[in-house]
Amino acid sequence: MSSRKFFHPEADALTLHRILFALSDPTRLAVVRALKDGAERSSGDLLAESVPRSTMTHHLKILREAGVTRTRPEGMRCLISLRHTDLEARFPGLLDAILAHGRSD
Amino acid sequence: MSSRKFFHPEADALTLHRILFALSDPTRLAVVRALKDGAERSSGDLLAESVPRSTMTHHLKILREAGVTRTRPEGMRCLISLRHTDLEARFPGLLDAILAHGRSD
DNA sequence: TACGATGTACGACGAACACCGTACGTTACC
DNA sequence: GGTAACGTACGGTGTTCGTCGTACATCGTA
Repeated sequence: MSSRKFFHPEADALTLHRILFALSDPTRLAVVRALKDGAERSSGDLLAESVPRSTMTHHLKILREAGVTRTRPEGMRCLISLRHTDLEARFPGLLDAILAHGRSD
Repeated sequence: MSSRKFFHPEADALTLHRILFALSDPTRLAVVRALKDGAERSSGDLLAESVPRSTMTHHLKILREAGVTRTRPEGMRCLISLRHTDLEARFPGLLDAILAHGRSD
């Protein structure tokens, strides 16, 4: 799996409506919140909720292909992080505004 | 039509993922941009793009039920405006961050 | 009342999505 | 090499969405 190449859109190619769609799901929003601090987390770490692995993979793919997250193979697992810099450059303040609050999925 | 009662969610009931979903479509994003200045516009005014009436009604319903816009009957037409105050109170900076840029749908 | 204008409601269609189980490919460790 | 852990890829099902045409309801005006 780790040798697999993940598709990541270029920073210039990010579109607003795709990003907003990626963030329009409670599960994916929870993932982004868990990555808010800038740390990298594995898919397993993000599985806190009662979500099957394959479902989580699906959500992570949508986040990745929208340009919200970056997936990096590291040994046996995949480390996922927010593309905070790219997002900030393209849509300043957007991510912070979305993650500023606590609840209200 | 004007005597019809439109459902508008309470300001407290707005959920982030529903708002983001409402904004995750290029047509709806264009509508919100057209309302950015705070003015009220009719559904017909928003029909600038080559979109059938019924399709526009559908999009306006999604925006309204997500709490992004408010629809007010006014004589023969419906006036639509952004719920800027409610949105700002619940998710500060969100709308501005989304509308800050120009392009990139 | 009859008419045109505005916008909604309803139904239909294809496409995309959410969800999950299962099978497969990698990696680490024995 | 064999095995277990981790995560993806694939296939299937049911649901929702985006789109549009058509029919209907409301308002203003003649």
